[in-house]
Amino acid sequence: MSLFDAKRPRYHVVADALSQAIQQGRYPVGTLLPTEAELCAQFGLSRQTIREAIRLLVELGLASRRQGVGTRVERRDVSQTYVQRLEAVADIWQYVEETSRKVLKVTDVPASRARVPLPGDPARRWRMLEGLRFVADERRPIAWTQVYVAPEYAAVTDAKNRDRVPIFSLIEQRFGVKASRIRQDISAVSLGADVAKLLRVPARSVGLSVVREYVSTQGEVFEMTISIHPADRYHYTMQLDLAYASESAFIAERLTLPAGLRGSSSKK
Amino acid sequence: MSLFDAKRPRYHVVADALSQAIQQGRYPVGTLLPTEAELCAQFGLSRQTIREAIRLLVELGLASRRQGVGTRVERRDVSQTYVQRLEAVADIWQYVEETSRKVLKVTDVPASRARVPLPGDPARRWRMLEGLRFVADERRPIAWTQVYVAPEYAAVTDAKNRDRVPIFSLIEQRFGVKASRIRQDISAVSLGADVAKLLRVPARSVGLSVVREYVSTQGEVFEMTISIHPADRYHYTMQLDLAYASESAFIAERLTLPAGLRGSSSKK
DNA sequence: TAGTGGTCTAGACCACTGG
DNA sequence: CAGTGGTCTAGACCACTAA
Repeated sequence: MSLFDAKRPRYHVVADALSQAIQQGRYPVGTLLPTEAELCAQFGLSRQTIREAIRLLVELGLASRRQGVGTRVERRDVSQTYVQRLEAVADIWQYVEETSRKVLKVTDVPASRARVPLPGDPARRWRMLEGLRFVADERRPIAWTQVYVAPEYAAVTDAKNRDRVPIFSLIEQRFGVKASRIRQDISAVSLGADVAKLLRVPARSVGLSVVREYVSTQGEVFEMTISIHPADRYHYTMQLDLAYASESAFIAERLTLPAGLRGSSSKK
Repeated sequence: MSLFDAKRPRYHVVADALSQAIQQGRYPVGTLLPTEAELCAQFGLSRQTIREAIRLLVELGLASRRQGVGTRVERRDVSQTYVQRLEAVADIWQYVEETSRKVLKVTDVPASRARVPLPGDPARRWRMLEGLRFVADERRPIAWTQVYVAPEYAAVTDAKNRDRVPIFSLIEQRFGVKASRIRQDISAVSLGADVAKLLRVPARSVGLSVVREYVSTQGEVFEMTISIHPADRYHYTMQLDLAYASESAFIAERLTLPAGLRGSSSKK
């Protein structure tokens, strides 16, 4: 006559009990769960079993552990999370590799004169590469792009294989600065005469603009890019998969921006 | 005089050794790693320690375990993955809750006459809701939308709170059918006269089109939506985070380094 | 059936945190 | 310093898979 029937692992039962207790407010967010020793006593189970249960809670993002302190309740509900996976190799690189780039211009421009909102001192001069992107066979470009590189890393734009490897990836190779976050802003635009001409479409026709911001682990924006595509030659597709439990470990950090909604309000 | 120095947990050392062996092709993808018992013998460690090491490999996506079979090598390299997280509650709901919807029309239309490419029999009649979306205060709508619901679930469109909760969420509540995948297609469009008028913008002005496809766990598309936004009132922003940013990162990083097993201590 | 990984126990010592 | 979680051992039995 025990809590545990034969079928389910005991640590599942324990994890269930704990998460329900959390859900019901018995262990409010920010407080500590009972210690492992206490839980062992309460449930009459060995420490490893209890630890396995807590591990599940941590994976679900409900709790976190700190040595010497305890197990902290992090949230009350398990939120369902959809994830888009972008494998650096498979997607970004593929894009670069399946297309060719023609660089039209390389200059240094002050942040204030850039086409995208570069952070920091407006007088700071960023290295700017302007170019076009083609897919094989097609004569008309699929994108007009500008890449802005922070001055410290401007040297990478001299690399020989600059056209075949993403710039942010060159920066990582050479300076060890890694993009830990990429922000993307997608909007529809009306093409100006200059860009339209390069893309070989009528002026004021419709285009899709994608602005990317590469943020280092230190929170510093070290590269920004803008791509403008003719509407009829480019769609942006993505797939969001319902996350499974083992990946929910990463839930801890919350998105700062609601990904669905953005009025024309500004970015920082 | 052992493989194990005092500093690192032994299961980290084991995981490191195994992942390097995989990287070097000693255990090709698709083959099985040595059994836990064999690894215990090889490293002279207890089974739990070995299991903890394998757990790391699994978390990194390098291996998978199957009871009764063994531990299979799944990939050779740790791929860096960027993920976008969309918390169903926090983001999609927020979008719905912060905006209000006005339904203009509810009809049943055959797939062939829909504005989006509905799968299956072209004669199948889907429930279609057409409407506008507003943000508080703003008089002009931020979106014109059409929602197509597969006939089996059309009943949910009668729900009272239909305007406050996403349709796909109602379907889950009522029929237990869950969206395991959401595909999105974003493109720039030129607004037709009809939509432009409803959005209160000039005809042929620029808009952003977002088509969403909700796929159930059975792979069936049960809902599709199209939203068209005035270009100046809507941007689509998203944030991609580098996965494995937490504990596993440290193992993942070591994988890229060449052979020498011990030596440098990496700490951030 | 033999062998795999999955679960579980009852110990032990260590590293870290806070008072 | 006492108490926490982190690591580790040497056993044990079970559920599953393939031959």
